[in-house]
Amino acid sequence: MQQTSEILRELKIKVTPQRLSVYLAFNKARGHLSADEVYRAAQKKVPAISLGTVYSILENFCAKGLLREIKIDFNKSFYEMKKEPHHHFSCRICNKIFDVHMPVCSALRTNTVDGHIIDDFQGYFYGTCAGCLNGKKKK
Amino acid sequence: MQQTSEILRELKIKVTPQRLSVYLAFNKARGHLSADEVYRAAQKKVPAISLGTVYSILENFCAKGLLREIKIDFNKSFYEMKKEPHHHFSCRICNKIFDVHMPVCSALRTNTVDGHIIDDFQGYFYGTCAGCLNGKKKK
DNA sequence: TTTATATCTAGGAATGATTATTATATAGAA
DNA sequence: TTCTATATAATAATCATTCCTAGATATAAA
Ligand SMILES: [Mn+2]
Ligand SMILES: [Mn+2]
Ligand SMILES: [Zn+2]
Ligand SMILES: [Zn+2]
Repeated sequence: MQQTSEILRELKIKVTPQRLSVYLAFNKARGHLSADEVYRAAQKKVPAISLGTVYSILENFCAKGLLREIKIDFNKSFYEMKKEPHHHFSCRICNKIFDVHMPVCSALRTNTVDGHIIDDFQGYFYGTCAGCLNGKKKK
Repeated sequence: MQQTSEILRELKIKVTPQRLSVYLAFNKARGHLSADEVYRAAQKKVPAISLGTVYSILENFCAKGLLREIKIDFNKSFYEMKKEPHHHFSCRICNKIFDVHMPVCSALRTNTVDGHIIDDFQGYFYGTCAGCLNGKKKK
């Protein structure tokens, strides 16, 4: 898509088919994707794309502020389109990740604490998700 | 130490020299230790201890509520003696981890959100620590 | 349009923290 | 002291992520 190229160019990101396919994967999924999930989605547009390239693109997009890395899962990273700051919830049963609809309290938006300068904050909740509470099967 | 054995027994943790050495490593260091740091500290008391055993003990201590796992660093876990809930700060320059002396706001202590049941919360800040701001050398 | 070049990519190897396996040792109960 | 469930040591396996490099290509300049 032409407009997607524009978005990347505005961020000084060199436009390549691989990068477009990664961007579109997030645009379509709208959730939290692992590197492997991005890889599989991108392959539909660019079959020859390599996983190493996906990692490289994810790193680049995060550096440019397009994506945000989430380390709530103890085994691997997830990525999402950067939007308003919000916390995340990880279900110990089904391992799904949810956005938490709770205002991020102002104290967390401070940019300094104990003399340290803060440039990012991540809030992670762990427990049992609503779906699993209702007896739904493990994914 | 006899009293350390008592603490473990009360938690139904079988007392072994390896477990005592791991417990004492945290008792002495009082900070946030990686598995490898625990391993090296424990070796001073039990030279033949294996890294696998350290991981096994860390998992056991966490399950019994003695330790808490911290995944603020993107590469490896850290562990600390469980105490009052608090946030953590990770310096992008020196990679040190600091406790954050800021009250954990009450909204974060809720035990349910969006229909999910919460049993744990982790708050991670990232940025530049006070020491690095003052021009101290990278560790 | 052609050219130049800085950057990107594919493929494969390497890394490193963590987990799994299994034979042996042992803490704690009887 | 004997018994047995559990812990340990040593080692191999896992697996997400990073590193490496030769060749490809997007973009800016000519
Ligand atoms: Mn999110
Ligand atoms: Mn702490
Ligand atoms: Zn769930
Ligand atoms: Zn620092």
